[in-house]
Amino acid sequence: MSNQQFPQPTDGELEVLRVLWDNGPSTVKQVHEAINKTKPIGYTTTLKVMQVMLEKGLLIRNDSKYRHIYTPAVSEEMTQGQLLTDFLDKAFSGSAEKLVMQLMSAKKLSAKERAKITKILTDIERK
Amino acid sequence: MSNQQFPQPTDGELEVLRVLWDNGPSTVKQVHEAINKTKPIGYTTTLKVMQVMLEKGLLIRNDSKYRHIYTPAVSEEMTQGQLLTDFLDKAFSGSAEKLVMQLMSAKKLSAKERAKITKILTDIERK
DNA sequence: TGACAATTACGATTCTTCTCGTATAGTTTA
DNA sequence: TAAACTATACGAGAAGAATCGTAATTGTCA
Repeated sequence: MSNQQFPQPTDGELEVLRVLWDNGPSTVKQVHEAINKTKPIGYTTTLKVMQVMLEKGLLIRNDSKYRHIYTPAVSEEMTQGQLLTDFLDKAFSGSAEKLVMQLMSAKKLSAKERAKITKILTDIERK
Repeated sequence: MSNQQFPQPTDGELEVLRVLWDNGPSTVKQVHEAINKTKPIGYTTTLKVMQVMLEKGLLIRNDSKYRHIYTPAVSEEMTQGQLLTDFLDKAFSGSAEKLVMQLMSAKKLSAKERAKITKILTDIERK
């Protein structure tokens, strides 16, 4: 529940984390196959990214010598929170209001999603 | 109100755009001074970034040979929308709900900001 | 156990961004 | 107008990310 003395993941690293968060601890092969469904990428590319992530401390792996099982060392929520704070600052000068406005506008959100989010917020207010 | 055949700005480029959006068309010197208030950076660094942005089509400048005046070629809203869509996808697998939850949680938002945003949303719903 | 397959380690390349130094060109003024 | 100043152009290095090829290691099974 608490961590984050970790470097922020790059886009490529985030894709790996996504797979591990969604599917649970996995081998390189499994991660690679998952990512490969979306975009063509070499096996050793995925492997390399994961090895670098291991060095950075973003991933943990078991101590076998073959078919390592990798696990995220960072939680999805913490990571997203970190990324969001950073993004909010960079892209919206820290104005959450503007961000939400932008999010609700255009076709980015369906009426259904919009309603759902509004409900979440009013619920929070009523807490 | 419409554009965006443009590449997404990098972090450094976004800082330049921020200044131009906030202060209006400016010279390199003016942009540099604005950015320099926040972080130390060489003059020619700012110049170079702006020259690259010109090539990319992110900026426009007048045709004088000296003291060029630069203007953003992209609107703040369009750019933010683009960045947000991209970020939402990368960091939250496209789930706006999760993003909003994350935004409201923790200390990222004050009660005041939260209330303000909630109001915006309920207003939209009532439209 | 020896060949073949699967997996990992490693190094190299390319790309992009950020950074700046230096040279050139335009402007101002003494 | 020549010196001093201001601004631009250009090239290049450093750092990090993404990509992959190849060699080495480990496992499998006939």
